[in-house]
Amino acid sequence: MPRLSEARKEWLTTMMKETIFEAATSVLCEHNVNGTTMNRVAAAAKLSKSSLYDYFHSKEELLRFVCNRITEPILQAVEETVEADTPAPEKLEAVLRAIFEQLGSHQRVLGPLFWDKQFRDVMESSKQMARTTMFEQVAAVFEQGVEEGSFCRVDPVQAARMFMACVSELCEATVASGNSDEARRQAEGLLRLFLHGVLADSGGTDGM
Amino acid sequence: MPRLSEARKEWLTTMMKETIFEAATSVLCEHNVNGTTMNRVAAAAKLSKSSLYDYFHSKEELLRFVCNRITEPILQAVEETVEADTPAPEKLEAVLRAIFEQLGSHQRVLGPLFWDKQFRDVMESSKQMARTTMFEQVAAVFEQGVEEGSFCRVDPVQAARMFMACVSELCEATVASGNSDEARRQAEGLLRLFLHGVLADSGGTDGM
Amino acid sequence: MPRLSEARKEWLTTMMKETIFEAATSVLCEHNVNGTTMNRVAAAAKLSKSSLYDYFHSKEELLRFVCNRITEPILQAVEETVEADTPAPEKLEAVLRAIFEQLGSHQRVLGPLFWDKQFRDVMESSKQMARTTMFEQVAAVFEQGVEEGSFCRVDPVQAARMFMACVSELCEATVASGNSDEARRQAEGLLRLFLHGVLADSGGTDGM
Amino acid sequence: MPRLSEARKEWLTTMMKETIFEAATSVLCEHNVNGTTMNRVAAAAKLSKSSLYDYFHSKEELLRFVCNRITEPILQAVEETVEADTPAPEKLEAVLRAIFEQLGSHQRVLGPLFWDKQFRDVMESSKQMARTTMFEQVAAVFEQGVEEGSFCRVDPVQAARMFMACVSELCEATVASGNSDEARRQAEGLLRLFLHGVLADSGGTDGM
DNA sequence: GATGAATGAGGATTCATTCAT
DNA sequence: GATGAATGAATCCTCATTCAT
Repeated sequence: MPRLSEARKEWLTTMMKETIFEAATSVLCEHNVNGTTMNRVAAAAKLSKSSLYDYFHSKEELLRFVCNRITEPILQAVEETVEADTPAPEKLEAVLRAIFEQLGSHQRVLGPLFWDKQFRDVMESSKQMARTTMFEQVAAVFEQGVEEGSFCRVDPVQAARMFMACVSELCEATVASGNSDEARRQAEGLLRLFLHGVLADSGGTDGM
Repeated sequence: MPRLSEARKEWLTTMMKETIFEAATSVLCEHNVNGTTMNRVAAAAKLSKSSLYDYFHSKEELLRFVCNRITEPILQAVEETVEADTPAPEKLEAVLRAIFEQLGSHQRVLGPLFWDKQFRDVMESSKQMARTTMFEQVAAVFEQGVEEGSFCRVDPVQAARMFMACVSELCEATVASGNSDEARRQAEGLLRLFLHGVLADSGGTDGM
Repeated sequence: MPRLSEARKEWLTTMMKETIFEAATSVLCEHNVNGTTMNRVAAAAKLSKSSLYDYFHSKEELLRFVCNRITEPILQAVEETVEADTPAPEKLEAVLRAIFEQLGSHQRVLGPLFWDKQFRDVMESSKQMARTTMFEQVAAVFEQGVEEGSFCRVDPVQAARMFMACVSELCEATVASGNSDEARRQAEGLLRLFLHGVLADSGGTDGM
Repeated sequence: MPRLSEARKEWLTTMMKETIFEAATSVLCEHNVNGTTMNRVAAAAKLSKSSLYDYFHSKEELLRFVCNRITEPILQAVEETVEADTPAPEKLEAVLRAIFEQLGSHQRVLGPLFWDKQFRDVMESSKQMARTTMFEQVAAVFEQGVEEGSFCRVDPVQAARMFMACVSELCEATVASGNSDEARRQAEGLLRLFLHGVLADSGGTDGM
């Protein structure tokens, strides 16, 4: 039964990578990108440094993996949402929901992941740069909104940039509180702010 | 003449610190927070590493100084603005203007300065955390807006957080373009977005 | 049938060692002695590293085996040649021919094998030092030459040492060119040089 | 007196480099090129690893320095010898003498220095490759000999290669014995061998 | 008062070797 | 009997920091 055995091997490798992923994210949260040393990750994964290198051939590879692992489901959910045939305001809400649903326990990592220049370079160099893709998706939503007339004539790129900045900030913040109800409430607040602004007479229902 | 001599010494020290500050910010821009080594700073300041330590007893102290040096004028300008007796929406605009005016050539540093966890820790640990103070100021503006009825009932803290996130993002972005007209335009866009939202019928004048 | 089974096992082991030998020499050629890692050898032999250790208990043992495997046939051929009942000059030529004939595709390994101190230590420590043996054989030829009067009174040990140094150098050189005709030509040159020297009036036929 | 001070600094640095050079060569002798770790060199120089890096920015730089330090005087002496207006046979002797005189206590290093593939790469990459230059010089001597008719028509390149191989071997050998009289005797033997060959009737005076 | 020299701790990475399955 | 997984020790190199001059 070599078949089974092989499958098992692969499964074990996958499991280990998962374990390492968890370890890495936890280290990432505590020590930021540059503080995330292979030593610390190995220790957190209860592995020797050398064993860590059996699963990831370099620090860069590990970081890339972590980035993709977190980013992929979010990106996919966002893409699906954006492709849907709905008006822009609804899309924006859906995108926000998709992001927070997929984020799960990884909010804490998203901050550095998106904003640490060094980490961004890693990503860019591997051309997988989730940040860019996500920006584009969100920018597309704003563009659609402007085109269909549901949004006023904002610069889609700038709007997307700020939207993502807020999302990132919100992630860190809600994670700090650890309260997911709070998180939902804040996401709603963000949406309302982006749709209606803060002015009293701007049509926004109060309550953010 | 010990008096004079002492004064002179203090003056020289201040000048040197200024020189080091310039060096540090330029290194900070080029190499990000973690790439900012004492070696590089010393070289940029045309000083020996040891002399650098005569002015700042540790890297942390140096970073703190840099942070304060950049932050203080901004904070002060913001505080003055906030203390003024004007309605919240105007205050928000004034705050934004104050920030960008004071930033000058330091935008590039502000990003990491505010968002790099490591750097933030440095700040927090010294309890001078400009970020916090600034947040508080901005949050106060939102609170006033809610109280005086010019803003709808947003959570001032959350709103402040997002406002600052956008400001930070905007800094990085405008610095990247290096175009200060563009910067002004984008600041206006940000303000409009925060006041009116993106919805077409929310009263916002188009054009962000 | 334990007998047969055992014989079979031995046979298989021998075959495997042969495979590993091929792998090792090819790695040795490409990466030099210190670049020859167990990992690379295992990969080249299409074996797991652990299995490699089933056949050779250590890297040293493996290197020793490789050394012997290459050296033995050469040594044997040289010994036969030396034992023959011919005058020394003819013997020297025969020795040279024997070496290059037996070398086959292993020239590239012979260089490091003989000259890399690390490798030599391995050999010496196992007291199998082919180098020594070969030297002795060649030295014996020079000794015979001196005794029978066909050679002038050279120091046989020194002459042998230089002869072998030249042989080794020649191996590397001819392998570099990859041209076996050239190799033969150069071997002849070497022989002529050792027999007649380079002086015009020393009786050497021109043309090396 | 900053002048003096600066000169003194430079002098000290030079002295330290010299010390490190001694340490490095001694390690090189004992452990071969790949066994020459920065750790060992630092220990041998009674320096911390980090201090070692203050003088040489990388292992490669250190090795290059060592190589040049040993090679330069030899090369220069050889070059001078070769440029002289003397017949080739005398030149060959002079070259040999120059090499051994300049070698001093560095014979032991010359072997790996010339023959270790890895080390050779270091040299080649820095285009200072003493080996090549020396070869060329020696080859030039053989060429001259052939042209002026004092040598028979040997291939100058091959002859030079073998000459150098013998020189290298001789270095290691004489160093092992530690006897410099012996060294001279052996150098003479080498010269005689190259000039007259080993054949009894080739005009060589006996006695190598 | 300024500085060159020195260093310990730690970073990424590799390698020979062992052991449970 | 073969192998994947694991590891300790070692390698090159960097950095914040100290100290004698």
